[in-house]
Amino acid sequence: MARESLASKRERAATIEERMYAHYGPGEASLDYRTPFELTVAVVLSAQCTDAAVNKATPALFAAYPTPQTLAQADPADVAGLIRSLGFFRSKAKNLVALAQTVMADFGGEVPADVDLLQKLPGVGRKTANCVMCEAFKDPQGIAVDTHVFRIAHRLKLAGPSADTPQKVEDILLKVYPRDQWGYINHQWVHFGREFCRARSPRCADCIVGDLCPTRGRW
DNA sequence: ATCCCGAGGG
DNA sequence: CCCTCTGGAT
Repeated sequence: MARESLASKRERAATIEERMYAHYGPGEASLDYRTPFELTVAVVLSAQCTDAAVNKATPALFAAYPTPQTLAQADPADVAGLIRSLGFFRSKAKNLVALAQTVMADFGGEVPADVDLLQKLPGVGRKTANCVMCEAFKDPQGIAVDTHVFRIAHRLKLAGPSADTPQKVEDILLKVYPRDQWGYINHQWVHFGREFCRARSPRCADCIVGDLCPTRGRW
């Protein structure tokens, strides 16, 4: 079987993206998070818990602490009380207060629109920084390739067997997908990976992109 | 039981 | 490289 051309791969990826978008939407950016600060907080909170849980907790959180200034002065225990239904709430609360303090002390009260500076914020690593760049600043800097993205890229054969490291997978995906869709990958694939393309016992039979998947049913 | 939109720390 | 932090969904 001949290797699929980049053009063909791009075409297939575009159809896959249409399905994913229809199913999962564009991500946090579609919600009421008006400022980079709010969106950054929401993305930090999203780790290890559902979007629904985050969306339920954030209104009270932002009512109490609408700005980096106010959050910087908060007691982490009070913040923890507002996000108790989320996972890792104590460490998240501590990180969020420290994050606000860092924003005030080092970045003039504004969340920085820079993928490296963002990672100076407590609780913000590569993945979160990527999401914030995509969703808050509409300036995607890449695709964070975690185990889910890695697995899905290989199953969909968007990245071939020679793409044996996360960096290689990312390089390929950045060529396959247009830049303005990079942010969607981070958001949508995680949900897709949980609902259909699970590590074990994936739901190939009713998968929303099963007809576009070269390895359908092989897992 | 097992997994999840990770990141920090030893 | 390993561990820890956490509730919720399935």
